[in-house]
Amino acid sequence: MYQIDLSSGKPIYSQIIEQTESFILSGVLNKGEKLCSVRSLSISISVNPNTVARAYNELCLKGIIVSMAGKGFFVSENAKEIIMKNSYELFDSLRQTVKKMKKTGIKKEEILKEVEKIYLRGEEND
Amino acid sequence: MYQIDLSSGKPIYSQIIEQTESFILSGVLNKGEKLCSVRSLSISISVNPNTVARAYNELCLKGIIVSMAGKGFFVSENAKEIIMKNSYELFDSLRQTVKKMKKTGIKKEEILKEVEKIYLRGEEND
DNA sequence: TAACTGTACTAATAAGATTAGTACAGTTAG
DNA sequence: CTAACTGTACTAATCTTATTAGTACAGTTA
Repeated sequence: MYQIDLSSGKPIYSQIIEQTESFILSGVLNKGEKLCSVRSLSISISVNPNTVARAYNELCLKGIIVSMAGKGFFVSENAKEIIMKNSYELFDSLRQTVKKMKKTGIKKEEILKEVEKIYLRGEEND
Repeated sequence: MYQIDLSSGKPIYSQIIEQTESFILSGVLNKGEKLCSVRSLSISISVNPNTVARAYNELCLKGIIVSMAGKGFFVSENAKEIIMKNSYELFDSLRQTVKKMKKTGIKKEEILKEVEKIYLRGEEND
């Protein structure tokens, strides 16, 4: 199922995230279905459990999967929608910009204020 | 003049950039005026010449200072405008990205969290 | 020519991100 | 209750990248 490419340059945990999302979008994994357990996946791709856990936790934070104590992780109800909304590029672009701003000495508060402002007002043209 | 704080966590070269820009904005350094030479500044703040050179080169690339062969670096004609514009462009890029994220339904809190994360890294005191 | 200017190049070091080792605590199911 | 599972906490090793230093060089000025 999962296919990790060590020589790709991409960190393993993010490969897991990407592939999981792709499985969900393509219907290999459907809402409510259980994911491989942290340990079983870690064994099957020869990696430390924490590496898988890191990937699952990020997916969990986004709301794409949910944790059921003692049973494992399951695809959430609106996983597909969340994945489509959370497009990687946007967050990446955000990070790049914010990093630059930090480097330039812009205070965190200035950025937070700007974000708040945008979310306050209704639709607007760019 | 220049005041480097080794324990600030911020790299020396970017402290030099920030302070130079601040000197220009506040009128301590005016258009056409000569900056400290790479070597003299490197000595006065006890740092390698290349560290100062790196800062000056970045400022040069932005067009904030200009190099005159054999004479040194000088504050450019429109240094102030460039400094202000640069920060304008960063904020603009931020706004564009955040607007898109809002449009795709990403929650404000997710963005704030992401910004916080970036500002957490390597910042004990500030 | 002597005293300056910035720069090239490599190596050392520091900082950060990623992964592993290992042990733990909770839940489930027989 | 126990055995077999689940995820997680914590620290350390590792790998990668960013930053700074050492040093020598080439050009310009006066």
